[in-house]
Amino acid sequence: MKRGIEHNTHPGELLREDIIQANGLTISKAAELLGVTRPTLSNILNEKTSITPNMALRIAKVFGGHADFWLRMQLSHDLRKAERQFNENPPKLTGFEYG
Amino acid sequence: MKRGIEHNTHPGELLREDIIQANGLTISKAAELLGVTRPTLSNILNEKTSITPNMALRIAKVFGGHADFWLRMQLSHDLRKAERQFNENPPKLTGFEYG
DNA sequence: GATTGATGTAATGCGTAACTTTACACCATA
DNA sequence: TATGGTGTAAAGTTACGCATTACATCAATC
Repeated sequence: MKRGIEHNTHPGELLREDIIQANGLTISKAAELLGVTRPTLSNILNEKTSITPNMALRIAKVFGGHADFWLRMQLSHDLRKAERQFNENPPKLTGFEYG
Repeated sequence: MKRGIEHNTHPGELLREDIIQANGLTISKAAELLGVTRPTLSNILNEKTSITPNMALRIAKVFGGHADFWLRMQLSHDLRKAERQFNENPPKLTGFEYG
């Protein structure tokens, strides 16, 4: 059962398609507008790095929308990644007994 | 106008009151259950450090609930912090013109 | 009053990650 | 062939989470 935002598309992909491409911008131009370098934006678009709070604010400032949206989307990916690592190398946790 | 989760209490405070205190645990004991050191948990409870995805998974595993919850709460704080820094030292961003 | 347990916190070291700068390679197109 | 857009790699900076160790405080108990 899915709750909340459950895209399987990563934030970078959405940023590329729905913002940059949809507005007829090049990545170079978008990076300039966002005030970051081209490699920095490129890495985000190709999911090499994450959308940070600062970057989310830049996106919202330049293109509109809520910084929240991008951060929640990134969060979803971060959590999934952490879950994989958690399961690959599970810490020995003694479950707490309630009551 | 507030949207979504808008606690003014930070995640550490909630963790302390609703999980640790509510279950009659000491911080030392809770840290042991979570598999982290006491300073690490103490720093989170006193908002010196953040709840990471890994930590959120530990909390959910040991005490139940959704890791999501803690991460969204932390996200809210991270965003607020970034907004303050953004306003203190605003990057010169040329707003993009739509249409 | 002294001891013990719980807590906050500071210092150090380690690992990781984002970002800039610079540079290189590939590709399409003019 | 030259140009512009793109991906990406290396090196340096900065920041942060975490463990380890250590120290100080405070309350409760002996």
